[in-house]
Amino acid sequence: MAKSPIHTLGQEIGLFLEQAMLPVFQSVADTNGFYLDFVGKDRPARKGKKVKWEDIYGSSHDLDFLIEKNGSDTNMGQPVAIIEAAWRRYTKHSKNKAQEIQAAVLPIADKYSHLKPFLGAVIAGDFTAPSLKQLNASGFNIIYFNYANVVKVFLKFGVDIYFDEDTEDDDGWKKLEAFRKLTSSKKDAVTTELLNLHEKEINSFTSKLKEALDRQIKQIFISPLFGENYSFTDMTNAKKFIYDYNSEPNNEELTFAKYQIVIHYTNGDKLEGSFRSKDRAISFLNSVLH
DNA sequence: AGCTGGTAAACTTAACCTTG
DNA sequence: CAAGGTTAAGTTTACCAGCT
Repeated sequence: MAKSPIHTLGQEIGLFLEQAMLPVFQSVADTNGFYLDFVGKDRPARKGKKVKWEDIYGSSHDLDFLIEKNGSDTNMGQPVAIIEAAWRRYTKHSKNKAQEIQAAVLPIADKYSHLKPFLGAVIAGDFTAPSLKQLNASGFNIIYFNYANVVKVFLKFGVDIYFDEDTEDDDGWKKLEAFRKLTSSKKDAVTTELLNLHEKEINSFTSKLKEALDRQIKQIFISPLFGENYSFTDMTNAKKFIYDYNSEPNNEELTFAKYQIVIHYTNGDKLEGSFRSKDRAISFLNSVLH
């Protein structure tokens, strides 16, 4: 495939939006006493420019924004918020991207489930409702800059970035050139305008982020469970056991099974775990941020 | 310092599937 | 059956690690 100006333009718009969001997340991290890491940042604590984290299956993924507790330029902290940014020009690619984000972020969140990290996605371009819903339903908070608004704001500052599948390369090169010629002060103006246009969305996103960063433990439930384990090889007998089981308290001597622990946070987050030994239960409680 | 191979992200293209 | 959404496969770019 020959070099496509439209392809490049899409990438650069994506990059621009990422940079537009940076100060927003930086100020939330700063005011709440957390450390923000992002792609491109020079940080001695890790190698290179990428924010690379390993997931629960041992695969690694590059992330866009990551907020850490106890992190610094020289020390890696604990991941408490993961935020991805993505641009897609056409709805037909949006489902795909939503799934990519899930596939990268959720397994990392699983690895750090004891921290219950905040999940966010800054989505821009054309996304279908099912794509957004899918992200939402799997725990992501979303900011969505739709294509029309992005085009509108750039146009207001003299650059027409509109393109589609019929845009000729000649035309595309001109658009790319015009986009690249934007002075940094004009870029700042575009950013401000775009953020204003989506002010409500951004405010509700950042306030949820703040709540998550500031959350306190509200209650810790511990249920020690007693009883035997029963095993079955077929469904019929398994169901029969439940029908026939006497759930009334009885005098039968019961052996200890496990601790069931549920932690409720002030922002509605919930953390659960079950542990067979005292040590495991205690180390779980130690690993939880409080 | 430059080469090479590997991994991942961003994006395009095209075929396939659903729906009105 | 046309339009639009979903899925699969392929290209380009960037970065990194190991080697020379």
